[in-house]
Amino acid sequence: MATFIGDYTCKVDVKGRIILPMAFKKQMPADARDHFVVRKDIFENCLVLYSIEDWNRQLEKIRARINPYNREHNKFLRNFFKGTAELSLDNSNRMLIPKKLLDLIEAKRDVVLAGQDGRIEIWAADIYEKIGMPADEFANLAEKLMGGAINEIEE
Amino acid sequence: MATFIGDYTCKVDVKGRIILPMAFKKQMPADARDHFVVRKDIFENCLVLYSIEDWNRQLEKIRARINPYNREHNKFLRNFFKGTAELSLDNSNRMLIPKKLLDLIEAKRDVVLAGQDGRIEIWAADIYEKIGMPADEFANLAEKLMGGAINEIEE
DNA sequence: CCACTTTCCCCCACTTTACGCCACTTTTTT
DNA sequence: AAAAAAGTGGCGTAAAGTGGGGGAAAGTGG
Repeated sequence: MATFIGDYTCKVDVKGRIILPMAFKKQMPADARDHFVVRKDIFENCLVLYSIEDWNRQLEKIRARINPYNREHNKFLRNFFKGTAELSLDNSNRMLIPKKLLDLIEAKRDVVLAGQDGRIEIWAADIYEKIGMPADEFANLAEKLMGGAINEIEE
Repeated sequence: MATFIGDYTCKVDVKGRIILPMAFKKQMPADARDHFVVRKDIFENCLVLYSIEDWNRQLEKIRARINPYNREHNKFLRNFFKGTAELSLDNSNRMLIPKKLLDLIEAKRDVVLAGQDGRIEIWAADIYEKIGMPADEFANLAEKLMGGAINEIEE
């Protein structure tokens, strides 16, 4: 499984294509470097780009917990898939992002592709500059989620 | 099994035919690309298009839980099969949707074919634009169904 | 049951649109 | 300075859309 590290400012061209930074491509296994799924993030005003591997992993998790014959689960599934798109890199290493997804995150020209473990977030560049938490708030959250004695973590 | 990703606006022609977007066809195994079952969705005002593979899988699930000699089960079965139709793609990659199913979902000219895991939903385009949950409501539902600490998920 | 009529569906041809390919330029990295 | 990466833009074809014709299927009546 890929791990994406780093954030990169990129341009959206007039046809809605973005070049995938080579650094990200190099962080992927050789046989799975040009196939992605993109969708709107659940919590934030950005897109999430999944490698097809990670997408399939997310899908397995969802299939394990979601029953389409349950009304509420059905609704979750529909909203999860709404506005997804499957992407491939072209020979110039670009991917064509559906205009309606770019519009959803108010991206016009400059975007940031931000690695986040197994996925890449795509932000309008101006919005990305504003998103950080205050340092002390993040420190508290980090301790809450990851703090505790080392044995607790490895259990 | 196919996984359908992406949503596409398509036209219904005067004979009730819809072109299956090539992206969906490419998401299917080569030997099962032109055979579908369509029926009205259980919960929402849309149609569901099953690949024949996925239809058979749903049928197995149903056979495992539904006993036609039980009156209530019998009623479920009759309603589940009511208004189903088997479809094939023609040489122009179109499928003929029964007019009464198009009428059921108030589809006239513009429809959306929305991939959702193993199935494709067909919506009147104007209705599809209105179905999304507000972002925070969907975030809450996602957290409710898929959230929790990491150990809960992996259990 | 069969012949005839009507309807509808599949095939095919043509047009329009959009997307992938490719070449070239500029910028960044080595 | 050279190589690699990012950016730009035009062309050709795949895909989507449109529409008509002929024959298969459905319907009707004797």
